[in-house]
Amino acid sequence: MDHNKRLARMFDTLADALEFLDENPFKIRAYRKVARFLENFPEDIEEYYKEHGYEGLKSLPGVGEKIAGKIEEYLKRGTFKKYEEVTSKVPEGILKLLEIPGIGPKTIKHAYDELGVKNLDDLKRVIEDGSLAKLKGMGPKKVENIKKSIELYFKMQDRIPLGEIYPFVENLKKWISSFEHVKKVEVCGSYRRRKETVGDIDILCVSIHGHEVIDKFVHHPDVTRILAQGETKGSCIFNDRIQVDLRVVPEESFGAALQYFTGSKQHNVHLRTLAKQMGYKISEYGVFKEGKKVAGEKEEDVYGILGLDFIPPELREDRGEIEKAMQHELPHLIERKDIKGDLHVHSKYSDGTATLEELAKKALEMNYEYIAVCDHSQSAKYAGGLTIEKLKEKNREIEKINEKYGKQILLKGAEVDILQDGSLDYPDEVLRELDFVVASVHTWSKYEDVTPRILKALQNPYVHAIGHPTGRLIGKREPYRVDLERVLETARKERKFIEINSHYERLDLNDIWSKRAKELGIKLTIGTDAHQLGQLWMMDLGVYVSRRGWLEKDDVLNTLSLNELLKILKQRR
DNA sequence: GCCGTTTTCGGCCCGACTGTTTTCAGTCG
Repeated sequence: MDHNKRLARMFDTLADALEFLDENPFKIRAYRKVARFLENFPEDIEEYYKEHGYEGLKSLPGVGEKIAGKIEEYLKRGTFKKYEEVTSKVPEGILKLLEIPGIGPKTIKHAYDELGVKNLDDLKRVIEDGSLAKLKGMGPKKVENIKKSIELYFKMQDRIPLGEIYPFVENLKKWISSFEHVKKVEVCGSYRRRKETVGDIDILCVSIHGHEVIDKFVHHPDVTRILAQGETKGSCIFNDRIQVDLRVVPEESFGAALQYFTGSKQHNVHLRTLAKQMGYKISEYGVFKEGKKVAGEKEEDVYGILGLDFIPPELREDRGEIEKAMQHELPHLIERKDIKGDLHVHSKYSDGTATLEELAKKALEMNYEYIAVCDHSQSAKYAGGLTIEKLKEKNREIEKINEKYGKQILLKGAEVDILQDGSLDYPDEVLRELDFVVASVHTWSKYEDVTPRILKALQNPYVHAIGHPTGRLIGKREPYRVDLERVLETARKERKFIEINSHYERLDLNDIWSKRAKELGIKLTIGTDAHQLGQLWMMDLGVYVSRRGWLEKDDVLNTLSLNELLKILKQRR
């Protein structure tokens, strides 16, 4: 874990502990705010501190004298006094309990003071022996809910990758749209913002028969637990796995509700604060001035009335989008229809399942101008990597297919391994014959810093791009050790491209680093890393990452037509 | 603890649902 993440965790834990100790909630919020900021900060905080010092820290949003001091102290001695002081006052097990949604600090404090509950086992014990239910303000139902919250927490610990939940959500949306009394349906929340993982699903619909709609919703056959059921909101767990909330609103406030429930939370807090300064009040029912409703039916108007341009959902993370919308300087985000082809697809030659012929056909079906078939190289034994002979055979087949279709629909490519010493898995004279070369690290040891390997690969004249630059698998595998800032710096100098691998488990680069790459003037490629025809749709996910990374059409290589692409690929050698 | 074309002090987003409280506290998003 890097410094930014570790510090963010520490501030979060500090906030949890202070909540338990019943401290000033605004102070707690200040710590949470800086934790969120650190998570999203693309620079290494240590590097930043070395360059800009204490004053630099203080200039960061949400960082004042005290927090700057704490960060400085952490960088010098690996921890800070306030953190040690406060967390030592709270039993270890309590901090764990605070992480469970559905049980808040007040309840835990109560159980701690009255029953001596210090950890999960204690809590389970007082639930079973009935002593928790006897406390003031508690009752059988509350205790039952706490019990279920604990069970659920361990079942649903992980957020679900967006690409994994996509089909389920789209089907659910269709089902709700089919209800008799439902007019509009839109999925909100992190799903609409296309975050790489979703924790739960928020759906919004228009109806004047809230009770019936919610009742039907919570009785979906896949619902395994109902958390709440009212006139305007229903909340349930599907398949013991994912929480889905459905909210019913009247048509005249649909836009305001859509804005509100899309989030993110930080974006909305920022927006509401701004509105308040201008004399407006925003709620999920509309925008109000002096008690009179002035907007609400259309989402655009919520922004418009404050003088802001419409902010696409993918940008709503409070990373400067509100300021840009105010200055009418939002980027014109890339769209799915701008994509002219896929630059990272595997075929049957290595570990994919599709034949070249099938890929060519599918490309035409998808209105692509090209697909770069990038199979693994010879060292990648586990993935059926191609020997030089086999690669040449494959290249000949591609030529034949292209001839048959009368256009260069398939590009000769390779995903060439970056070996232990940073050399490549094919000699230059082989790479030279290829239209598109993406170089990737596939094997590394836990403690190895792979940065030198990647920097060396970037210096090879025949490499076009670096594939899945961090090697992470969402929720499954941490990234390898790599200094991305140096990788990007070198890529810029060598005029190379960096891949946004849009396989649903990878999304690598992620949104934050894609934005950073753009700032450095680097073009990105989007490749699905599809191993089957049925995975080529994941291009959608790559476009979502790009949009979240503020990318415009010109920032992405595969928005170019075939001729433009081939020209630039040759130039960059 | 942060922050300021209203403010260096006094604010800090707003509302729904649940359960046990007969008027509201806790939790969530």
